[in-house]
Amino acid sequence: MKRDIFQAIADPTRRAILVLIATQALTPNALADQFDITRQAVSKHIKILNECELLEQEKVGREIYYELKIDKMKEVDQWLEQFRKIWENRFDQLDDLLTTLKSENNES
Amino acid sequence: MKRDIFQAIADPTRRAILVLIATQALTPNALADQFDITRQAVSKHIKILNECELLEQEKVGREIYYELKIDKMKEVDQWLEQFRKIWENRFDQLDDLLTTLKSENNES
DNA sequence: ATTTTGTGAAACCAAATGGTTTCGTATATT
DNA sequence: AATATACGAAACCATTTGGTTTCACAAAAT
Repeated sequence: MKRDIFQAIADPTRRAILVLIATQALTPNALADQFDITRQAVSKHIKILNECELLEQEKVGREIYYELKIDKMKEVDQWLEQFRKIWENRFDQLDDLLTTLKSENNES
Repeated sequence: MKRDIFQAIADPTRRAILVLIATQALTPNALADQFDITRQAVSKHIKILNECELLEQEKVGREIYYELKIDKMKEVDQWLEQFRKIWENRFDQLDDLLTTLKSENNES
């Protein structure tokens, strides 16, 4: 099963996990406390996120702290770039139109 | 089945469709030509994209032209914003560190 | 030394997913 | 009028998904 970051963020629970571990490392148990699913289900989500290279982990005794590899999120940002170009371009065009209308109005 | 834009972009074929119709409206048949799947399969993807309110359609005779509702893509951008804040902040911190090191070097 | 705790992995399951083939129907073409 | 084309929808199917329960094992706590 080859998974990518877009599949990783498709699931709402995984998106929530990513937000939680974006600023602080957390253990699977700590994460499971935040949801209405078993610790094992969270573990499976972690496994998927790990396969997508979205996580860094640090083992402390018998606990494992997972934190977001935030740079990986930039891949989504990069994919969005092509659409951002379009909507920014359209905004500029709208801006131009409004400017034109305004100046035409001033001249009348 | 409640679907959202993150599920919509999880599938690689759907992502390709979104790119294709970002700048020009296309019919299901025209889209199907671009992939190795049946027109009906494309139709199902279109249905999903439509449910996520990602499409505008215009009927011309017996053809239906689909185009991307680009503003909807901003939802992904907005979700990314929280992570962007973090990585920009970390970049600033790195920048500060480098500046500090440089000035310390000049003073020695 | 025994028990408790934190974890990953496996076996299992119902539901969702992404594809196909088949069909009905509206619109163009001949 | 008959045929061809464009489309959506339904029935069907294998695979994937997201969850569960159960298990094995290492590390703490008692």
